[in-house]
Amino acid sequence: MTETNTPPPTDFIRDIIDEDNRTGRHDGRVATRFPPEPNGYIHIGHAKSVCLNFGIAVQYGGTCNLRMDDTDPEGESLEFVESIMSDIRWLGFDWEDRLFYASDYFEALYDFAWRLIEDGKAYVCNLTPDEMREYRGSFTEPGTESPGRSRSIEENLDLFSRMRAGEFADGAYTLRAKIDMASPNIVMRDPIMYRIKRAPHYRTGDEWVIYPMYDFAHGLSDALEGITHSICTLEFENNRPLYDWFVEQLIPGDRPQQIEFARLNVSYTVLSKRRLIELVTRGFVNGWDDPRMPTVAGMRRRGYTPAAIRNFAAAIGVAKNDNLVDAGLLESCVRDDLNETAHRAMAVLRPLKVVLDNYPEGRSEEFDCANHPQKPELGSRRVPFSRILYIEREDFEEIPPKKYKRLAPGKEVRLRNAYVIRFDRLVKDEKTGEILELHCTCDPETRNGPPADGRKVDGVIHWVSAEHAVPAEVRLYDRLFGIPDPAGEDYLDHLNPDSLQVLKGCFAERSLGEAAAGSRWQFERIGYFCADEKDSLPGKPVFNRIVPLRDTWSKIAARK
RNA sequence: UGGGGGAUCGUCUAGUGGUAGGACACAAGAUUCUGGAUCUUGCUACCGAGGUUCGAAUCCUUGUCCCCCAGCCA
Repeated sequence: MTETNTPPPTDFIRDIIDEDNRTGRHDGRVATRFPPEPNGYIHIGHAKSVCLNFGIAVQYGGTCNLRMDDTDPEGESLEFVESIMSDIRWLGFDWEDRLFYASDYFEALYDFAWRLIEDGKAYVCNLTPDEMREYRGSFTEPGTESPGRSRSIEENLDLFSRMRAGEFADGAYTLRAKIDMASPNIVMRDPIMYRIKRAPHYRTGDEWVIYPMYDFAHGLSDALEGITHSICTLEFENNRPLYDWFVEQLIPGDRPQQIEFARLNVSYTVLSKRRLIELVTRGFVNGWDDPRMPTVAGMRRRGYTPAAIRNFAAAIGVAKNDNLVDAGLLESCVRDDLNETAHRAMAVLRPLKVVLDNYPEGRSEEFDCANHPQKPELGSRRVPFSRILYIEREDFEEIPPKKYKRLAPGKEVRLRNAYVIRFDRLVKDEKTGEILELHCTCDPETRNGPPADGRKVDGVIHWVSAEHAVPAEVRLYDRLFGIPDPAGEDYLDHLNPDSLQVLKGCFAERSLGEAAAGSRWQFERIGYFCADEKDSLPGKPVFNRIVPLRDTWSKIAARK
């Protein structure tokens, strides 16, 4: 976990826990849980919840369970279970031996339901889905009681056991809690506890044809695990009375309490499971781990660090306000972490050939370059230099704008870690006018310092030696959507067509040739890059742009 | 429309009757062999209207706006 000295976070949930501990509400215990449904990959919003639940457990010396909330077999799978586990571990959290599944409680839940029927608090209902909707009433009108409500306990028990035995067709019956069809809270209008659904479950197979609903299963699962603080998102606030109702009917003594906080929204992306699934299945991105995805797997492949995501979670806080967090804050956390840890290197994304006319042909030399200018302890590597180099195309302008500090006619510039060079002439393609190469003169006296005559050279550009450079593919990622809040049903219309730009003809300095898959670098003056986990090969590196460096110049240039 | 929540700098978030603070963003300067990093400085907020009080973001009244709920999803 993070080793920062920042004070422990405080928020309204921790306030509640402090107060509970003060009054001894749960005997001073703190037990949380993270309860994903394994029907998709977890994303940055889940990561916020993971940090909250596991973070609280660590902070209070309590426990946090991982529980797969797998009560609806449709869409659930082992693939998702495994991805969720690996993502949480990667984030830096540990559930130790406390991995649970709601599906492990199916038998216990069935018994709970049985008891409720025996107590006359649940009944088998034969309404069709359409009828059920009609009987439910509306916001302003109370519901109507189901005919099944007056069934005898014996008949309910018989019907329920036959539901389990598979005697009825899917949807023919439901088990409902007998609460209040006139409740102003629609959740309390005799909610469904069980439905018949012949779908194979990825864990229980065809053992069950009835499956418990979330509202029935969740609070009781919490109680079974001895959870004290059941933290969930705001849309479950209406469900809290029902959560409490089930638990109060069936659980004596100390009961878990549900606390709701606002789910995370991040600008220029979507975080609803439905939309994420659509992006993947309809091929708008290349899978759940596409580096543009806000999934943990996507961010990991992009090159984001666990620490950056944890710091982000701490920075956004926990509250009940609707929010749309600036994607720039996440990027800032990523830069902040990478600035400390990433080794520097040079790579040219859009090469422009430079010939140093006064540098002897066939000669080469090596420079010792710091891996981190502020951290000598991170060491250095040897970077070869020779007569023919590549520089970034945008680091030369024939007609430079005001304040331009790079190479231009009549100008000198420092080659990073190497010599000062002066522009002499250029060669253009006669037909297209495209600049083919630059010819420059290198000042051999400037290898280890500024020009002796006091000339000021304030521009510094990066370069690679053509002879020694490693060809590389670089994938530039940008925000997935073109508008800050793509929340509407037309969100696909706002996909950013330039969210991925693949650059094939890039050149990286020699040391980058063997970049380990997943390794992160700062390409000086450009940004942070990560050797792609899947596609990067020794000698044939593929880099993902994690996040660009802050670019003050582009802002200045854009103003004019 | 019934019920449940929420409104504080551009964004996120502190504050719980006593100087409205932090982070991101933004702006200016210093420094720099990364137009990066670092440092310094600045910037902007209590949804409206009444009231209580010596004093209100905080308490009261009232209004406005936003979000969630009518899946056999979670």
